Amino acid sequence: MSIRSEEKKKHIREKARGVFAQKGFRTVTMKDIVDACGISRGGLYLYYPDTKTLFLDILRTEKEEAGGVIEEAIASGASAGEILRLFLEEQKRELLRSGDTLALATYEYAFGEKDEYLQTQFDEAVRVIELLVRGGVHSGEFVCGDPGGFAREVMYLIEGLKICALTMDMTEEKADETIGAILARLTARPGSRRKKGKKGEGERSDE
Amino acid sequence: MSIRSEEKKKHIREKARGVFAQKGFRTVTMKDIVDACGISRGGLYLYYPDTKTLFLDILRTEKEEAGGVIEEAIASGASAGEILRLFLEEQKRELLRSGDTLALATYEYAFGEKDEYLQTQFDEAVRVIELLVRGGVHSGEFVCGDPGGFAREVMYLIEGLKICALTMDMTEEKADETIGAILARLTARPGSRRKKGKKGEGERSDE
Amino acid sequence: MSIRSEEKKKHIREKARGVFAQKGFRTVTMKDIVDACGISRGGLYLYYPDTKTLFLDILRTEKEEAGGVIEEAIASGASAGEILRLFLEEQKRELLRSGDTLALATYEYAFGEKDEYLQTQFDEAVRVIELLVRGGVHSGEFVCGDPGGFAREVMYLIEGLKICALTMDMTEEKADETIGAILARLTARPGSRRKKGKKGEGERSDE
Amino acid sequence: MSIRSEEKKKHIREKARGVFAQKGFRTVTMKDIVDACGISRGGLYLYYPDTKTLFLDILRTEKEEAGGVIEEAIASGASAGEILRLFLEEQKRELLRSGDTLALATYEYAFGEKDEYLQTQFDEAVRVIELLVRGGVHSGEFVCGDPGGFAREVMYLIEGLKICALTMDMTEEKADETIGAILARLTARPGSRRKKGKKGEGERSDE
DNA sequence: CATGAATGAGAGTTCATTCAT
DNA sequence: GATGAATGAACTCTCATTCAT
Repeated sequence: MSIRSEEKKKHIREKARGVFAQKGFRTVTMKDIVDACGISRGGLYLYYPDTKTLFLDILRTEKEEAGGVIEEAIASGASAGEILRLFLEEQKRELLRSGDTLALATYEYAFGEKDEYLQTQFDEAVRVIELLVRGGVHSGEFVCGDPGGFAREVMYLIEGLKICALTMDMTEEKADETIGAILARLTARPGSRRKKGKKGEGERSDE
Repeated sequence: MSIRSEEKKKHIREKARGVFAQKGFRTVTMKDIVDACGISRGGLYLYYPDTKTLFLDILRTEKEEAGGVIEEAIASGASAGEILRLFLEEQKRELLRSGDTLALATYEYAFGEKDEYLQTQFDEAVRVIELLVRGGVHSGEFVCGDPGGFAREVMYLIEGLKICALTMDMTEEKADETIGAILARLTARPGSRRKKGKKGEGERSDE
Repeated sequence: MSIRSEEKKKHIREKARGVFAQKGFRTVTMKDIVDACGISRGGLYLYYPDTKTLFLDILRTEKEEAGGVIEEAIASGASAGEILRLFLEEQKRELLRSGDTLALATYEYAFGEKDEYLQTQFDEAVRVIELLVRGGVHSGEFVCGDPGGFAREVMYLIEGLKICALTMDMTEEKADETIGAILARLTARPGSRRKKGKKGEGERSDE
Repeated sequence: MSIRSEEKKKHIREKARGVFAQKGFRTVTMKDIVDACGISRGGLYLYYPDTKTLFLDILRTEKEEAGGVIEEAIASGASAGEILRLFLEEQKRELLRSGDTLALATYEYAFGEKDEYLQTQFDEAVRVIELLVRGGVHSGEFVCGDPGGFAREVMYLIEGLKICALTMDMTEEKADETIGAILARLTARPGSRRKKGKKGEGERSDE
């Protein structure tokens, strides 16, 4: 695979990304890709044998190119709490942008092909959150008796928010509220009353 | 539409249900249905013009026929807490059965056709949970400052669990743990520290 | 075939006529007829085995029930010239009404099935015209050296007008002018030069 | 659209022409064309999306490739009368060949799709005839008071002959006679009585 | 490498026609 | 007689995939 052809693959991925973001995975045809890329039918097959392979390659690239934010924060010596906040903020931005995301396509893909991609991503995120929470507990920022369970719960919530964003109405307000509640639980002071981020009534005295 | 034909439609729905449960929504063709039902190509069109209409009719029926559990519990005078536990148990059973469920098909359907079905279902469930929580608070079973926000959070968690069950590994253990944590928050005694139980031992020292 | 069933056939013909008038012949399906008649699919087959048979029966009926005008005129002792004028007037009315006529369906039918219906109709009309012209010549109303050829020419013109009315623009003006010219030729005074005049006035004193 | 593919289109048009000539327009399916051309189902769609587009392209080509006769005659300095005779002769040949013509298909097409094709053709022919008649009058070959009306009448006659040729019996004799009568009227000497000639001889000694 | 014409399988859909009730 | 459910053939159209150039 020469350099030229790696550039061509990149071009294909970039154009195809838009198609997947718009149409999801299942209904995307090789013809859609060909049209979007402005290359020949046969040409596409030289690089990608089917939409599945192409899509996975796009996901791989996406992941490689992204992710920097958290790493930077860690490098800059931010506290665990700050980093977790950043992480959740990032997730929120992502899920609110659902029209321009591969989220839908990724779910559709996962529905059809039971491969491990999503699981891996999920587990990795859980691990990161757990580490951050432990860090926060250690530094006194957070209070949490079961960082592992908590981390998984957080990720389930985020998946729930994502799927709701894709299939129902989702507002920034709702997302903020839910994510705020997550953090609130971590910072609840023993013996004190916790409050969920909603204005006014949002009063919870669950301890 | 005679009685005969209503029976036939029922037969079609039942056979088609299996197809949707197995293949999801997008990839199901009229031919798949025809084959599963053992009827003729044209015959199916007498009852359903396309997979979409058929699928929605299956969902409608499913909903009508289900749902009894909660109603019965209410009728039997169970406490709010018992009913909520039952509801969550039901959700758990549902999501663990994911191979035999229309959940995947429903998501696939929702991905393609932005209709309000999922939203309506979601909102209704939120409303039910909220009522149960309020009932529990009133009777002293539960402690919760923001039943509405809490109910939405619960549903996001459940959606998250569902999507994870469909696309990743999901064990009864994980589901139990997460759902247990939900309930634990409602029954946390004021003044005590809540902890989320660890896997395996399922030990919770929160009361 | 009982009386009841003859009535039913009549009902079918009447409803079906509208369908043929609107859609022509080729594209009319048994289903169209069934829908228009409000009878059952199988029921229609008890009376007519296909659209062709039904259509021919409609034509036959139409012809039987129509035609009175000329006969009445003859009976009332009108002159040959008056009757011919009446006949042409009738043809004109017919062709201008083309949306409500079976003309299109009849042509479509004839295109597909080479039966003799149209030919018979045509020949009969030629014969009638020829007789009228001869009558007119005899009575001194008309001047014509070749009534047979003239009659056929008239019918070709009428067929031409009909087909133009069905496939292009046709105005009463154009039809009048052409039909007027036909009559003008019959009444041309010996020794004068005939010229085709402009619209409407029929008679040309063109020099 | 490369040269290769233009040749292919031509090949399709040629084969399809035979199908339309034989079956008319309405009943021709893409499969008929495919079979006649010896290409694949999908292959045809690369060139023509439906029978309508294909048929119109055939008509267009037909028209482009034809028509030379008149132009040549004009170029060769023939008199208006000679050209008109040629034109009518051409029309006659055309209508007598009706088994091998697109006339039927064209009418069927026009019955279904009210586009302007026929009207345009008709108007153009009228215009040509009118010019020729005027030319003949100017040169003393013809006598005609209303070339425009006359030209339209001629075209109605021709349409009538065409439709009769398609749906009834049409012999060269009948066509000759009618067309002869048209010309006879143009050459009638002032002051003489015109008669339409019978039987075959075409030439009328009616003065 | 790249092209795009060509193929053929397969999905959707409509109807003429039959037949048990 | 009358119904209308059921069948299956036929048509339209779209794509994944191949292959000669």
